[in-house]
Amino acid sequence: MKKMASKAPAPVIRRLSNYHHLLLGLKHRQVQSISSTTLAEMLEYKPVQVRKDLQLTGLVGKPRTGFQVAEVEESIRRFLGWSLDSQAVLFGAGNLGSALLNHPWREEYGLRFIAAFESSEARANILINNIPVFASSYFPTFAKEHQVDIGVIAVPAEAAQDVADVLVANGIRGIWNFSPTHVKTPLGATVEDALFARSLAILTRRLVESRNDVEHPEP
Amino acid sequence: MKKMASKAPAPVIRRLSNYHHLLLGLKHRQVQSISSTTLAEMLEYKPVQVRKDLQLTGLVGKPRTGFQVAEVEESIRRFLGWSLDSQAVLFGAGNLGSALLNHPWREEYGLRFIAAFESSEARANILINNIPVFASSYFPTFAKEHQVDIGVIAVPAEAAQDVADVLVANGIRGIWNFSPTHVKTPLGATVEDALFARSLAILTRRLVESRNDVEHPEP
DNA sequence: TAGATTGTTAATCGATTAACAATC
DNA sequence: TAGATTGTTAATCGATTAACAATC
Repeated sequence: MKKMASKAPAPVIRRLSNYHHLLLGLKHRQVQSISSTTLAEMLEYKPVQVRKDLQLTGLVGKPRTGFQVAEVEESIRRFLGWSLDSQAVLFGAGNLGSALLNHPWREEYGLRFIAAFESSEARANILINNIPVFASSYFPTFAKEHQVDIGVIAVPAEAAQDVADVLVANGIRGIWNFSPTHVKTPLGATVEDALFARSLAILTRRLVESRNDVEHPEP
Repeated sequence: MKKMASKAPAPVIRRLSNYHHLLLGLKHRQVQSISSTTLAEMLEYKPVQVRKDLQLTGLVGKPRTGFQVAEVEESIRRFLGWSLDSQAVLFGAGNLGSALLNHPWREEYGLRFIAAFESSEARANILINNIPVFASSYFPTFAKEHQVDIGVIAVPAEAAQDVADVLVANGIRGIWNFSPTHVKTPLGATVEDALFARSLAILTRRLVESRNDVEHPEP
């Protein structure tokens, strides 16, 4: 059996995106170098962890001085696939969809929406933030004529799986799903669920826990 | 030293929110019971994991028949703090903020936006989805007169920390942060970062990895 | 040089999974 | 009863952290 190149652990990837945002700010403020200790402090991580994380992207620091800000920023950006521009299409131009189209993804993540697709005739054939919104039925044709790296799902739960199927059927290999439902895809496609509920669940559960700590403190 | 009630692991909480959404659908379709095997299949988890997860909320199943859908749904909802209605305020009524105000959080998560706050005069003193948008300066007064459980941050990165400070200063203990910056708070407040970048990072990294697998397969 | 910071190795901690007895 | 499914215990796996030698 063929051994696959090992996948980077998800927790590390998530932290890398945090370092990246921070480093981008430092870079703009012309900061030259930074130590793992300082980075850790800003994000409330442990210094060792920062070093281990950065190591994964192939970076080496210098004892005494730390890491070169510009170097680290670029290395993480490349590692996360944010240095090559990728093209995305959106399905579902409702409230959330419009907000996504209006967001400046390109600057920081190299992501560019080239089109949106809507099942409701009323919302099709307009421009949002200069991005054309087409009728969904036009997608197969569009997909043949353009390089589409990522399909973003922002339709209601009921329609999410259908959209995912259409994306896969048209050769799209990356799916960013904002609908509250888990979508299934055949092997080969990559799906990432950006579920608000997940993050809300952590917040509300922590609040329950902290309430319990106050009311029934353990001896 | 006082021993704190142990926190539920974040991965479990995240999965619980997935079960919950699924179970809500089953409940509406009048499904009576479900086995860990079936649940696992629908979400692409392992059956043992499902049982372990559900156990944490205090649930017991029946051999042969599995779990009662309504029971599980309710138990998870209580565990996640979604059964008690909680009141939220939003800071930043831009694109994302408006989308958040228009979302039906209440049905599924028991979360209700009671007001929004805006620093830009132009966007203040209007209603969005029937929720009043006030000038930010009014918040301290508002907070004294209303029960505010959660503060949601949807302002630009530069303003995020200031908003977090204002929330904490006015006694808000739960913060849901949609700005791309990590915000710091004193102990006692709970912050959850709903960073789009995190989820995008996982997607784009996986795409890089799958590309590498194809191009440089290991023997 | 002395001292701060790095990278590495080993130990610890926590989460997932395998194996299986208990139950309806 | 036989068989499907549960809960539990132990083993495995993976991620974090501690300790420390190497380096500028």
